[in-house]
Amino acid sequence: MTEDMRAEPKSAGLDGDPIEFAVMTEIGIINQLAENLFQSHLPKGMTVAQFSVLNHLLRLDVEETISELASAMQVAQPTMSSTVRRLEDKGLIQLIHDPDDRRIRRVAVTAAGAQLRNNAVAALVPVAATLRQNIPPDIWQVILPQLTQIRVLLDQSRQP
Amino acid sequence: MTEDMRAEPKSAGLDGDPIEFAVMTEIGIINQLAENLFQSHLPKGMTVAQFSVLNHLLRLDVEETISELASAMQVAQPTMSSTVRRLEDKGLIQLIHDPDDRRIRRVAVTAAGAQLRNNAVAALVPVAATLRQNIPPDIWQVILPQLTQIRVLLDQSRQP
DNA sequence: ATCTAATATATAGATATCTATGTATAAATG
DNA sequence: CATTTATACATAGATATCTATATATTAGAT
Repeated sequence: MTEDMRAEPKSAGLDGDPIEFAVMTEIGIINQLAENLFQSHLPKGMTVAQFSVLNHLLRLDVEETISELASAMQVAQPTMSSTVRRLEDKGLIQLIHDPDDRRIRRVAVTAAGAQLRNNAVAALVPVAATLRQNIPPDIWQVILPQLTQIRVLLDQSRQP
Repeated sequence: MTEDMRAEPKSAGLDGDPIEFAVMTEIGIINQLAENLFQSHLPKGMTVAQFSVLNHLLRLDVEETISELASAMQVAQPTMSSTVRRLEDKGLIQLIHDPDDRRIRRVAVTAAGAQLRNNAVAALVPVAATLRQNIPPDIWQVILPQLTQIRVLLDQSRQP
């Protein structure tokens, strides 16, 4: 399954395509490999999407609505509704009705959710270490603002 | 839906996390935005995954097995089986049995598939142009080999 | 030659994702 | 105040993705 180092995929396998496509193809493959790698180090049943929600809320120490979470993660609202429901089913978050606006439910991480996230972060530390050791540190520093620039551009060219 | 320029997501919103995680988060968001953007310019019913298969086979002018395609796209074999089946349902590819090994079926693009792919490429050209115009060209040249380096590392640290 | 191991693909079940649409509530407008 | 518009969320239906497993076929090993 890893023995397919044939002729082309040396640079994402899109030699004849515009370089922008090649970058996007490479990003797509990295995203898949990284998600699989991260997932394999997360607790049983916990997905990257679910972990990201817990991590976001706990890191910023906030409670947010489903729509706010969807915007923060750049996913559609029904996608976040689904992820939040699964977290709720496991008792990792609670949905708190807003007393002033009954349309709104805010996502609050439970103690169980906080503990599980902390365990997950600890399990991911060696993964980050491996990445850090095998890629020159400058690369990470240089590539992040470039990616941010591309992300902002893509975000702007969305149709609202 | 785009008006969420609050405090944090200036650099993928992972300030407290290792920079490797921040890069991966940014890549995840770019991947989603790019897939949505590309998809919105593809013919009705055609997905990025399906287009990628057609494009791969036609660009290299080859026929490949499902497993070979899965390796090339870095997805699991059942994933590729599913994508190939949908392309077959639309008459865009044909599955050709190998006369010497009856386990194998090779994916061959039909004339309809080739035409549809060419139309899709044409529709994507202005998308690439927009990206090229809004990001300094050096960035694309610089970022691609860096991404490749990361992708190769991630590919190596897969558990087979 | 038979029995076992490896390979190619398919099937099942789960989550994430999208678009399109429905429902309830709140705000704005006349 | 009644009607309309906007907002927050849920539901439905579709594709992509994974892991785990089953089936069929080929290759290898006694």
